[in-house]
This record gives sequence, C-alpha cells and structure tokens, in this order.
Amino acid sequence: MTAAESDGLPRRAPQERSTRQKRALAAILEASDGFRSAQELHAELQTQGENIALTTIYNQVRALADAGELDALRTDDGETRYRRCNSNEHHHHLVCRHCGTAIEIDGPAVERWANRTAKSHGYT
Amino acid sequence: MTAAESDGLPRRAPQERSTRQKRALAAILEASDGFRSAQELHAELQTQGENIALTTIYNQVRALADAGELDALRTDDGETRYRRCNSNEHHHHLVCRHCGTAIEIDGPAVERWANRTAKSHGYT
DNA sequence: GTTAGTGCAAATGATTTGCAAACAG
DNA sequence: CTGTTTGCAAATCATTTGCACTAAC
Repeated sequence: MTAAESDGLPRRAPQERSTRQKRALAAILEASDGFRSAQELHAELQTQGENIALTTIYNQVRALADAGELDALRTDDGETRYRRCNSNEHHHHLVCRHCGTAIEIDGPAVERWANRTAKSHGYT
Repeated sequence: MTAAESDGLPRRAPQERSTRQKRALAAILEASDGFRSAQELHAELQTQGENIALTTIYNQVRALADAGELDALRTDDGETRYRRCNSNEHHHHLVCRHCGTAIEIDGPAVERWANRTAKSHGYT
C-alpha cells in the first residue's frame, strides 16, 4: 500500500488504456449495425490485417457487454452475438424464434404491450 | 434387404416405442408448466427414483423439441430450457432480457405488432 | 429376430481462466 | 516503474456423438 493509504473508497474504477486491439475492435463495431459473434469479429479483423487473439476479442466483447456498450444475444446454436448498443437507455429485444429477426425497442413501449398480452395469457 | 425390396419410399417414419424412460419424462413435463433444463429434468427424475441417463434426457428432449411437442429457450448462461408446448399451432416467444420472463403468443398477433414496430425502427 | 431406445465414454465447440510476457500511461 | 491488456495453453461446461447393449413389439 503506497498510494491508497487513507482511501475510504474500496474499489475505484480501473483505468482504461487505449490499445491497438481495442481500437480495431471498436472500429469494426462502429462500422456496421448487425449482430456478430466473437468468432466472426475475429475473422473480420484478421482479414483487415489486424492480428488480434481470439481470446482478446472474447475479453473485450464481454467487457463491453458488461459495460452496456454492446448488446448480447444468444442464438439457437449456442453462439453469443453482439452489436453496438445505440440507445443509452433502458430497452428490450424482441426476438422472433421463427424468422431469426431481432429488433430492439425502448422499454416503456414493450412493457405496456407485454403486460397487456401477458395478462391475456395468464402470466404476470 | 429383406423386407424393403421393391419399396419405392426411401424413408418411412421410424416407429415409436414406449419405454419406462419416455413415460417418466413425459409425466414430469405434463406435471408443470415452467421451463426446465435437461439437467434439471434429470435431477428431478433421479429424486423421483427414476434412473435415467442424462444422455437419454438430452436425446428425448431434443426429439420432442424437434417434433414440436416442446418449446426450447436459450438462457443467458448457455442452457437450453424446455417446457411442453400447449398450443399446437404457429406461435412465437417474447423474451424480456431484463426480467427474464418469457411468454408465448400465437403467430398473427405478434407478427402484426412486430411488423408495425419494426417498421418504425427501420427494419423489415 | 429386428430395430428403436438406452447409456457410458469420448468428442465437440463456444467461451473462460491461469498466468507470464508486452505495453500504455 | 506499475498496473492493464494481451494471448497461449489448458480448463469448463452444456450438449452431441460413437457404439455396444438392452428391450419393445
């Protein structure tokens, strides 16, 4: 303990560092809107000449999702797909299990509808 | 080739056989409505004294889901959860990624709403 | 007897973790 | 320097598959 002697705050936010890998990933994510798996992102980066370990993509993508900067979605074949989260507010996803389409809508609208529909089906 | 000599039909429906395991699983599934993972079903059966291999549960549950008798749902931690499918018609699931609630609704209603909402968000 | 169904063990495949080296601030 | 980030290899973990064996009909 050298610098955190009389620090009353137990956990302070770890300081972010800008790396080549982070920048490349961020760039790809900003470049488009679709959902992509970690593996796909890795492949795309390889194609672009960026050499980033798959592990790093996983690390990064998970961190971003935890931070709310990415939205995560599970597919039926067990993959997790990500895409940048546009809205910085409370929102839901409507995922059609037949056509595979996923749309993202802000909270209130869904909740109102979900409640209405759920009620008529005996759920709460 | 003994019995299928001049059979013009390449694939005939495999004939179902009633086994202790199938019956036990069916019983548990009928007994309640919630979603359960293969592992949970296995555990419950063990508790009931039914000795069924986990592999068999997986086999069975997958077959039932393929046959449309069970509905499958992916959770965020990578599990697949099943529950008996009440409606024998086309239907969708609305899964709230925040509260974890899943409701099942018949097709047309969702499609109408999904289209309406999707349109207002630039999707198709 | 045939063949569907069972279950053990091994394989898969996406994701995570341990940990030492590489790098940002 | 000091702590963050990287990335290789090994570990997890739910689920699937190979295959010999048991049981339905």
